[in-house]
Order: sequence, then structure tokens, then C-alpha cells
Amino acid sequence: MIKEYSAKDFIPSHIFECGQVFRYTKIGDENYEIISKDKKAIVEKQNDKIILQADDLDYFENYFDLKTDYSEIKKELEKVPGLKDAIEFGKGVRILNQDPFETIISFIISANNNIKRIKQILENLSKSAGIKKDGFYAFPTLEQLVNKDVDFYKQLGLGYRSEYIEKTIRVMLDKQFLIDEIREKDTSDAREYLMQLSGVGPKVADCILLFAFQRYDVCPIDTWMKKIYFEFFGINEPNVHKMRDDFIQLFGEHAGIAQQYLFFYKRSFVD
DNA sequence: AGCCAGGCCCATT
DNA sequence: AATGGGCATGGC
Repeated sequence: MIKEYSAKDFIPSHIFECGQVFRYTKIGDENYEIISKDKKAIVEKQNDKIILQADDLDYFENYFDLKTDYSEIKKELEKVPGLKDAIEFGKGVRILNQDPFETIISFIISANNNIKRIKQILENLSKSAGIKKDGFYAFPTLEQLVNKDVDFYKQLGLGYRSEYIEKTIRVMLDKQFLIDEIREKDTSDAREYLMQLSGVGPKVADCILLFAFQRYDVCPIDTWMKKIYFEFFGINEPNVHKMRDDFIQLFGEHAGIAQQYLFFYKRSFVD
């Protein structure tokens, strides 16, 4: 099925290459293939229209969060000194509604890793544990990973993160961690709950909350945000926790979205 | 060749 | 609560 949408506040390259998601392939100018969970879509921007092609359009309408008005959010954030350039640069960024399980596993793997290799590992994982669909491999489910041991992950190149994934899968299987519990908690409690998982620390927890639970009042502090901190506050702050608090105080309830504009902007100078 | 990557775990203080 | 060392692997 195929359907058209307004391209207001929607630029595929900004959405996919701002670091929130890994299973995408550029197939042309503002034309991307995206795999989420066990579904695939093709997205292309043509002038002021977004053309979306997928078997499950409902899923991807929610995935792209088409109901949220980013003009309002950007208007608020632009008032913060130092954000305007980054927002202008990444004006087509939207925060996706990603699958919680896939996001948890993906961002455990993302820790102290580079994006190119993260993408490769997630493809390896899908190919070797997910089911084959029409022309792609679905992301593995919890059930498909419960029988995998540490060596399985090591062979896929996960390195020392193999133990984290294996433990996390086991805890989920034992029902000591329930994804649905997260929705019931406020952001702070949800963050603590997520950090029970092996391989989930403050930064990964923030990414999961931001990318899979629409919690915008977080601020993932990675190596890039550490570099950006000095530009905003003029000091070299060694305490990551304080950095996060300072950013959230400055950016407000949409700090997580501000962080995405900054991450995308800062990284663009390297690539 | 050596530093770095969307950091976390664990021991120690 | 906070600090510091160690860590698999590969991109650049």
C-alpha cells in the first residue's frame, strides 16, 4: 500500500541519520528503506509530500509520529540561546516511536561503539536470529533470543556486550523486568527501572525512554554532548549527572529533542 | 599506529 | 555518592 502525507517538519535524511535508529538504508535522495520490528517501509520526500509505502501503514504512521506538531516544539526550543543553528540544520528531524524491545537491545549494543559497526551488528543479529521476511530479516523477538548463549553474540561481534544482552534476555524471560511496567511510571522511575537491566546505564536508559516511550524530558549524555557542554556552559564539567541536569534545566520538557538537534548538528562536521 | 566510538560494570574510597 | 580502571571490536 502507498499513501501520501504532508512533508511539513519531515525530512527523511534528518530523521534517519540523527542517530536514533540503525536499521535503515539510503536508496536515493531523501529516499530510504526502513525496517522496524518485523515490518518494512519505503519513504521518499518529493517536494512538499512524503510518500510512504508499506504493508502496514498504520504502524508507520505511528512510527513517524505524524500527529505531533514539531513546529510548536521548535518554536519553543529556538528561544534557548545556542540552539537555533542546530534546529535550522536539523529542521526535518522527528523522534520516532520505535519498538521498545528492539530499542533496548539496540542501544545496549550502541554503548562505546560506532554507528557503522552498530548497524552491522544489528543486521548480523537479525539475519541470524530473526525470521526471514520478503527481502529482509525481522528484528529478533525475545522468544527468539532466549536460547542464545554468550558465544552466539560474540560471533556476531558484540564483544563484551554479549554478556549484557544474554543477562538482559534472561531477566526479561524470568519476568523480573516487564516492558509494560515502564509506561506506568514517571520518567525518573522508568529510568531507574530500565537501569536494572545489564548494559543499561544512564545514557542508554535515556535513549530508550526518548526513542521508544516518547519521554522527551530526558537528555542522553554521550561523548558528543560532553563536547557540546562547554559551548553552552563555558566550563569543563566532569560530572555527567550534573551535565544532564544542567541541560534539562536549560532546555526544559523537550530536552531530549533538543539533544537530537545538537547531536545531528555536531556530528555533521565530522562526516 | 593509535585514538575513538551514542558507556557500562565493578571495585574501591 | 563519586571516582577510576578495564573492556571487544573495528572505523578512521
